[in-house]
Amino acid sequence: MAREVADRTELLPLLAEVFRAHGYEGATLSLIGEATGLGKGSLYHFFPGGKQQMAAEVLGEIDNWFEVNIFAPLRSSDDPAPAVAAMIAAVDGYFRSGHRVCLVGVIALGASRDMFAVQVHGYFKRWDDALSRLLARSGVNARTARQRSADALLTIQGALVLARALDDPAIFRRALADLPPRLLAKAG
Amino acid sequence: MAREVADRTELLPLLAEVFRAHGYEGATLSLIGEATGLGKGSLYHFFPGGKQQMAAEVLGEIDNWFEVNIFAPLRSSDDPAPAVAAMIAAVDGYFRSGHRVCLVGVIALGASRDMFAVQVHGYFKRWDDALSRLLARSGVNARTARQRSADALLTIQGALVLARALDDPAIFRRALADLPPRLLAKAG
DNA sequence: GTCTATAAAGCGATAGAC
DNA sequence: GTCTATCGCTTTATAGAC
Repeated sequence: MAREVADRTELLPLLAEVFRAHGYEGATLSLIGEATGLGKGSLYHFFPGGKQQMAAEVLGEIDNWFEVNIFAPLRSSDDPAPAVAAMIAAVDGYFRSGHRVCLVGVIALGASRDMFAVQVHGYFKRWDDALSRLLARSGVNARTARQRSADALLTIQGALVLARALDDPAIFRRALADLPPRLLAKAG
Repeated sequence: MAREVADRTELLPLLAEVFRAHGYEGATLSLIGEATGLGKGSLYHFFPGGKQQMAAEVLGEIDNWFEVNIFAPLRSSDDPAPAVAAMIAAVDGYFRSGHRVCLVGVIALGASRDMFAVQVHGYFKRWDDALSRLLARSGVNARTARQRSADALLTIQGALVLARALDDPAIFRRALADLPPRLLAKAG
């Protein structure tokens, strides 16, 4: 019950973990209050829009992290091998090697998808664009580049699902390790 | 509000769609009542254990469908190419070519995972066992067979997530089409 | 900025008439 | 077997003291 945070900068990551663990529907204000050490009064002071605003800002921060740490580096690179390796390393770090789940994926599967459709769509679309264009710049034809990019994104999401379902994070690491050769293959 | 069903045989598929669309937490008895045309009294007559029993029986029926239509055929085949093709066709049909989501995956990602951990684990484990052993029987070494099987399962789950996130079911069909060559490749 | 108290609605579940 | 009414609790959200 002790006060854990001073401002929303420290608040959003705590909210993110609650949404990740319980989904949008399952993340109650009581759980959020426990995780932050804040009462409802304080929470509504920071987020007058309530739970929906909390989730929207959490998604915004996640989007921003990926933009800076993953999408932008992919866009500014012309050498696919190190760029893909850096992406994989960043993804592995972000998802704690399979111990952490993807909130965007969780929301995409749930009933709150419609509420956050724009953010969910944008997250995957910009990732897909950045990755497929990098591959295209390296000489892969556009259609193959698109296909390989979608394969990478869906592999990451599916590995998180399967790792959690079987309670075996190693599945995630193995899936990530498989990606670079598939993305960088000569034929295709 | 009209009565839609006569017994639980017709009831479970309706419940399944509600759980698929809203997740365990989001599937309220009101929604279930609307979908089935039944009042709470009738629902508790069929399922004295309430919502948890409803979800458990839905998972049981899903498990049974996959056991009969996918796992058993994989186990009883010694020719991997047609067996894999049949599995892909069955999966495509079951998930309505990407328009339908996987309830087991939805639950695996949510907070109700712990409640249904045994069913969730068993579903993926028996699929993985049946598929990897088929590949092993065809001459692929055990380790590679395991890896390819996990790749297939995670690709299906990830494709469902990405197809829903981008609102593009074609992603699912393309991902399925990619699987047979990857499962049946000679090298490895 | 944080709290408690509370409103209004919805939740899962139960009781009992028919 | 189905219904309505209702219980007890939790939910999101608000009001107002400090």
